[in-house]
Amino acid sequence: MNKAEKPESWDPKKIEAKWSEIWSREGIYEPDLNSAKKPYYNLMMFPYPSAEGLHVGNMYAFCGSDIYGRHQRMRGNDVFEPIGLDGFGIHSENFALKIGQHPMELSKKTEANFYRQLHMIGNSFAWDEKLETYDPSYYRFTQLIFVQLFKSGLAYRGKATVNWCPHCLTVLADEQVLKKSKIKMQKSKIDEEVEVCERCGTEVERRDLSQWFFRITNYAGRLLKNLDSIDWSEKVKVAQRNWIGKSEGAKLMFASDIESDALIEVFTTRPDTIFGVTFLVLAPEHPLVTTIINKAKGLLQQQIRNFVDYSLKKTESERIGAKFEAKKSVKKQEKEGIFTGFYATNPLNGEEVPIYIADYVLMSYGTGAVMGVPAHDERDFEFAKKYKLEIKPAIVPKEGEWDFSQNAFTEEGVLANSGQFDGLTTEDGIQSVINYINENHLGSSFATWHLRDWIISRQRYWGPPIPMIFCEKCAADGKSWFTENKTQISKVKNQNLDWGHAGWYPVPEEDLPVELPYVKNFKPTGSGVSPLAADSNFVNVKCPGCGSQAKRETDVSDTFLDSAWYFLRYPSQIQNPKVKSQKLPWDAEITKKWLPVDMYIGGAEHAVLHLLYSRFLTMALYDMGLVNFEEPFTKFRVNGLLIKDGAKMSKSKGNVVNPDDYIQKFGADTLRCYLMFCGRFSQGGDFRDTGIEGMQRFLRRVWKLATGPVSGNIEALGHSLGRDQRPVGNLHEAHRSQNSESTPSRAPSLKADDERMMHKTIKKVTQDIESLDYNTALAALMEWMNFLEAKVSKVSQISSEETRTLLLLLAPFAPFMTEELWQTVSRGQVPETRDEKSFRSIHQEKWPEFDEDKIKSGKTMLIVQVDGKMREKVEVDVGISKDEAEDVASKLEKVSKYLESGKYSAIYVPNKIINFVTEK
RNA sequence: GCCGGGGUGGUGAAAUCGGUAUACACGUCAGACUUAAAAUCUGAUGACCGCAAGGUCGUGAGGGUUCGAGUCCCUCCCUCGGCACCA
Repeated sequence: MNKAEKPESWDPKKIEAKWSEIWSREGIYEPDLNSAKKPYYNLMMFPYPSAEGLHVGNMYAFCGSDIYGRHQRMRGNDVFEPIGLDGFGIHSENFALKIGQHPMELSKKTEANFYRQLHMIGNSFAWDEKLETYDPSYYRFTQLIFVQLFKSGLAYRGKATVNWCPHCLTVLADEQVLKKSKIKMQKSKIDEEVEVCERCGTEVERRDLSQWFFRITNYAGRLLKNLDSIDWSEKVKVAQRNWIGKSEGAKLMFASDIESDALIEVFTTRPDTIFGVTFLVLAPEHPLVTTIINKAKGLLQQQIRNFVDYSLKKTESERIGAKFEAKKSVKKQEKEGIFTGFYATNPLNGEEVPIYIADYVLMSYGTGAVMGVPAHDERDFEFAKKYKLEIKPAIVPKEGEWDFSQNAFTEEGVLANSGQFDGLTTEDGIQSVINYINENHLGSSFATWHLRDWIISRQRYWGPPIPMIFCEKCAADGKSWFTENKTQISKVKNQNLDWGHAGWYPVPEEDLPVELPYVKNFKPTGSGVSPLAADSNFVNVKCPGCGSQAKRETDVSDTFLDSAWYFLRYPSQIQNPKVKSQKLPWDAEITKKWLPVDMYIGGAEHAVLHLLYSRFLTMALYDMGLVNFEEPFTKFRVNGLLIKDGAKMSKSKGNVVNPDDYIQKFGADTLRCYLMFCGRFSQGGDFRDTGIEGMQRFLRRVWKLATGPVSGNIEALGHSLGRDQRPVGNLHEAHRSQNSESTPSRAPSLKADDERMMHKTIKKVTQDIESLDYNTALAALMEWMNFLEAKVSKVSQISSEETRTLLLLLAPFAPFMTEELWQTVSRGQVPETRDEKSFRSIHQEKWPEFDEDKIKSGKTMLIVQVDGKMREKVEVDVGISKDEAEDVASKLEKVSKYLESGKYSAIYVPNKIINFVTEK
């Protein structure tokens, strides 16, 4: 090549626009959903569009997911990487309120902006299947799923003390309430924790309200158990395990003298301590408390009543009033209680113990009653000290002494003072006591859970209306959908119908969707009902059961229901000609082919929200026979958090990176690569402006190397055939022949060093992409680049195989630039029209293979140590023996001086290290 | 309190099984090119001692195991996240 001939310079803007268009025209990212041979569903959590536009954090996660998907595509899979918007919900609505626009109009704008940005980042999205959760053709099915859950007994209406956000003016599910430390005191280390709304950060309140719930608790066991067999980031599995919160133990029945048949059920995880019980405690809300008050006499009756009133009020006021008392730890509330005058009988030894009512026992956990074992439980100990109750050891340490008057002994030990069980270890003791109570019908083994049912109602506007109708007349007659559909009842578990369903009917499926009407005043009311309640046209409806005047449910469903099933919808989107029937949101055949999702990537903040809800819903659909798998995401990986200059990005700090500016300035390829280079994908990274310039330098060098006069690639790739006669689209052929002996003569053959470097890089990049270690994959590519440039400066040429491999390995990271180089430099012109079936993108090419033998061949650096300290390095042939290595190494100048005494031995790690150990 | 990440140069970060600590990049310094600057290229860059050859120290702290420890064990500290009057 003539040195005077200048290669075209790299113009990211130009080529990125060009290739976006060609890729879309050629449909290279649209797999054949009906007949793909190797379907691979690669998904990233879809974004909720905010008006500020796509956050660089979204882009970070999306790029990470896309690189993985592009790699899978080049490995020969039919990769499906859909995209959509989670645009319904409080977040979008709150923003609409803030700027005074109607969410129906605002969503159109944010949608356009988001899709524009998502187009620019160069992901291999399958745009034809995009979806938006606020589209009636989508939420029609969100509602249908609600109806299905209702009919299966998994949706019910219940009254409960629920979380209420005074800012969003709606109830929230337990998962959507976060603990936040309000005041941090450096020295005392006491954090004041408050519960806040996941969306807006406002401290939540409690209200007693009737709401729609999903029975996620029915699935607690399976949600927990399946975690062992799914390939998910450990972090998320741990968070889910914690949240599900299984606690295993036993339920024990204590007879009492309150009433002849009043058995008090207690839950304990330590049945082995049963002989240490010295009292019983009931929660103030416990059902037996009413009986106790009724039966108590005189002054005691009044005292108990006062105490119960006081402690019920106290919990309320504590939650609301204690927030400014910085010094007070939440944990160390003084325990208060009162003796009831009644006694219970220990079922194992027949001892009578006093019954107390105390505020430290929670009705919402276990059975609302505990056995007091002060010798082995810190809380019971504290309570016993205060009320001067007996402390009776039932477990002793395996070794040493324990002063039971000072502290509770909560560790495992050996049973003592426990009759027939004396001498057993804690572990055996638990089992033996459980066996005993089982045999004698005194109780049973039992597990209790932290997980609560999912509150699905939201008293808001911007969501899918809950498709339910309430009929006063049917309610009065005791009629409901269930009484009218008796066959269904037999399929539903009894306890699932154990609620006041009289009067409730789902909207008939043919009437779905219940469209969200345009309501001018969409502001939340705060009165416990949605703004929809003000729209009488919407509310009034005929009862599907009796035909008389009835009312619609006016609450909308939780946003997390929209996102709990979207992955099921993508492959079966309406664009697909095979989906004729739209009775179900998904086509059975297509779903069988593409689901579950092969690889799912997203943020850890959804560990117990979206990721738990999706699992629950998939299991429920599986049980209904609507899908044939019970776990939605075979493999899931969390992406880390991207920060900026060491600090979390936030609007208040003004350090939010807008990807648009960077794409404008550097192009998407540079930004993509830089984001991935910031740190390990699973751990996040630190975005710095100076760093991105370094990445641009690297890509420019790649461009230069590939277009430069020194890489003998033009001929090697078949350009010598001449453009006219070269069969279009046979690059693959050229590639293959390149690997065989028919290497064109102009291309220099690779020396062992060159080959080792190339194969080493292929191996490293391949493995690192698989484990999502994109930063080190890029580092390996840079190292190889440095090597290739050094080679160019020496021999003025690199082989076309090297250029090509470099482009292929870089393709997932920098899709635009590598495509441009591949097509224009290596291959020639791009077909201009769709008719030409010949177009083949670099992203459809085969991923390079590495040859382990070529990595291992040749010479290696042997590290020579004396007494564990590195003293010298020496180049040796791979595979030399210990004796040879010892011989070579011991003669080295920097080594021999330490070995003059002749008294030493050597440890040899083949091909790596020889360590001489001298005698002292 | 319990459970999980993490703590490595001036900075972002690397380091299969226990085997060269700091790859790769940023920054800085020096040099080349230039009237000059930018860009680009070349070189140096953990700390300390030394003219040098070379040496000593060094992965949050302190112990231990080992020929050899960022990596394993023990006792702590800090930090981020999850759970928590959970019986």
